[in-house]
Amino acid sequence: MSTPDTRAATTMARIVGVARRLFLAQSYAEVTTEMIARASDVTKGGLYHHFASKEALYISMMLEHLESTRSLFEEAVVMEGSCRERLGRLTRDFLELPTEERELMRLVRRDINIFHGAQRDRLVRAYQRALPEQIEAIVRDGMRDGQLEMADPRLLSWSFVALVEVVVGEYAQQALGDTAARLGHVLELFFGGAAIRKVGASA
Amino acid sequence: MSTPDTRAATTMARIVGVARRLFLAQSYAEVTTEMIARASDVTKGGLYHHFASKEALYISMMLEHLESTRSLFEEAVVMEGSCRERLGRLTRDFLELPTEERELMRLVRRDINIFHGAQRDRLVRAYQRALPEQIEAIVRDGMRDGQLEMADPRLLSWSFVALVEVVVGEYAQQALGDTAARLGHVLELFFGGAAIRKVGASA
DNA sequence: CTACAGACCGACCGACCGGTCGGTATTGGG
DNA sequence: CCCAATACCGACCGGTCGGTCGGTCTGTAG
Repeated sequence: MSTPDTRAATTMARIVGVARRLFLAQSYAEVTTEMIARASDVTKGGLYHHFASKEALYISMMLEHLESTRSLFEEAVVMEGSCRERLGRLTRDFLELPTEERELMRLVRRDINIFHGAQRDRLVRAYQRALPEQIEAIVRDGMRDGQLEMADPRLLSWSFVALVEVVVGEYAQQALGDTAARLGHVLELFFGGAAIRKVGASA
Repeated sequence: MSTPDTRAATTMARIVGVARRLFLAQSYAEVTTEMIARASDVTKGGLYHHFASKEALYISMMLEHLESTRSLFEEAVVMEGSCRERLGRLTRDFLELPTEERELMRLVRRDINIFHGAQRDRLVRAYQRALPEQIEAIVRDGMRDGQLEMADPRLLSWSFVALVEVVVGEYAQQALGDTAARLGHVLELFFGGAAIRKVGASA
């Protein structure tokens, strides 16, 4: 975040970056501290000089990412515009993220159950702050302003996130094309549903 | 499947049942063969007399479940009725499944990436046959019969599955209520979207 | 130059886990 | 009743992995 110049900070950042790449490629259990250390040009001893445990390293890496993501999505929450425009902005930002950053949001949901206690709670809260709570804020505004049907806002937020997740990944990219097309698909489906309209507008 | 009476079959069924419960409660790596054996009133040696490996036991357990689920959902695929009625039937069947059975569908998606090669492929294919392919068949009919907007049927199927997943779990149960309410929520959202209609019908 | 602190090393530990194997108990057919 | 086949046992093995610890290196303040 800051003080990026001391030797320790440089090494830690290098380790965190390597860990991120490895955790994305393999499961938490499959990635060994030895692998992380070797790929970071340190030894296990050196790694454990900077991080208290494998778990602490993972959490540290993920919290950093979640905070930067939260900060990015916040722009869509504070901006002016309709519910659809703001959700579109947030989703576009998400879809245009580098693959690695985007996949980390999957990762946190995949791995969140392997931690327990306080550390797990920190992860859960950071994730909720980064994504679901911000979407929920926009959804609540949409209901208040008569743009969305009244419903449970949290469930609706989760539904939206679920639809976005579908459109990430190879198959959707091949079937739909670029970001704009995938964004359009999500918004059309979420706001308008999949059923045929009486007189459908083109596109 | 059959021949449920020999001693070996009884023991194997007991082990599979215990394994299912444990794998649902903890991750694949956390559940040890020792735990499964102990809870099944056999020793590790006994367990390995019946199953070639931990992986084989897991796969065997999951394939059995996926086949019975596929068979259940098939009823909605072959039945008469509109796309909405048939998806509703399938979803209702799913929501009314015992919790353990329902959660297994989550489990297979959670764990599918920890296997490799041929065994992984068997799991993937069994899962696809059980759920996405059957939903896709109904969705394709809906498009053919002018009940659904033309779109990529596979993506639409995945979207539907994603929406159903949201409505499973404690929070949705508390927010929406019984099965019928959750079913209605999913169908409304999938077919009609979340946006306000010009003149909305009640409920 | 020296001394000290923090960075880093790498051999090692202890626990665990999947899987094995030689042996014993049980069962059912002849 | 006998015997072979099979169910089952449980101690053990090879290997892995997270984590430790005494020691070495290196940069910097005095």
